[in-house]
Amino acid sequence: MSDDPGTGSGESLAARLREQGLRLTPQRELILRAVEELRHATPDEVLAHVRGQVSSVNASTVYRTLEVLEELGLVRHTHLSDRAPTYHSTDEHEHVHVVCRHCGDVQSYAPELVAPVVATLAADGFTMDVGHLAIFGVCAGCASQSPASRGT
Amino acid sequence: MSDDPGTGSGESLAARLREQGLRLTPQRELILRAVEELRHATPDEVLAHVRGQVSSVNASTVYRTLEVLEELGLVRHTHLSDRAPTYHSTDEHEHVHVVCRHCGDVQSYAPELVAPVVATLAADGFTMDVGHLAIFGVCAGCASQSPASRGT
DNA sequence: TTCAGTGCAAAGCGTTTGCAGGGTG
DNA sequence: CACCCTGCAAACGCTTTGCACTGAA
Repeated sequence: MSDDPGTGSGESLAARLREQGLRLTPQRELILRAVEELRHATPDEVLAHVRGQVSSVNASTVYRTLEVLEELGLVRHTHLSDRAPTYHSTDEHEHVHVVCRHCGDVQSYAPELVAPVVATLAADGFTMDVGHLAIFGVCAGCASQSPASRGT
Repeated sequence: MSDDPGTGSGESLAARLREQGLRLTPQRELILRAVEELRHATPDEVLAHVRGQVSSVNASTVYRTLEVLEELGLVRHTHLSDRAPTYHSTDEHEHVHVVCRHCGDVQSYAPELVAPVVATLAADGFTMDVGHLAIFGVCAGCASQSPASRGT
């Protein structure tokens, strides 16, 4: 994660935006900070987090901004459920998501978990996107218990 | 799974439904057969395939039926794009999906591809759902070319 | 005859888009 | 002062749901 708090991400944000001829706005700063603080957040959760900090931020702004931030490489998204995607900051170390289908618990694993897979696919010329990966299954705690359903 | 073609899935369908106190209908037969024939199909594609075979099958019936068939273990689904999920028959051997983000090409790999991952997670008590896994990245062909975007 | 299953239509959720006004650079 | 960005509202794609009728067992 960031080792320079506060202005850290703000500065890289401004710089990266400028490179592309894009503009720095309060909304963009807030949305980036929200993603960093929430760790794994859906667009809706980002919106909720940002609202109240600045009077009225619109949902479409959140969607458009997350898209921009992802293009800039500042955030990434994965699909941890059937519904909305979740975004996380790239300040964090790249990680693989392991999701329990029963309790919904999400564990992060180091990329080494899938290193053999990366290697095998690389031999076929395929470049695997590790950060986007979501592995589903049933966690230890739920394995013993009764069936239930969460997102997939 | 099945080594008897033709009526095979029909019979197992009837049997499995009966076990649960459910009923066999023409729609359910057709939808199961559509999933088998299309190999990887979205609900919409299943609907299109089924229509014309029987006068008017409704979209909600397709959704409800796919849900039932999945509970019975006759079909499975994965997320090969940001949009609709794709369903496939469990008659096929279990496989892992590897998707190119640029050209959208989908390759199937044997489960052994992720065997090390399964083992590592199993050590943590986590039972991985291999058939649901979708791995994203860039294929050999697209790696050399210019950027573009497909589903994620 | 019973009750699961179906079609239909409306609603729901998450997301995208067109447009006009506003604010950054 | 040009043009990117925003808010607003409508539209959109996919899926779910309520309800009355139909048909499998």
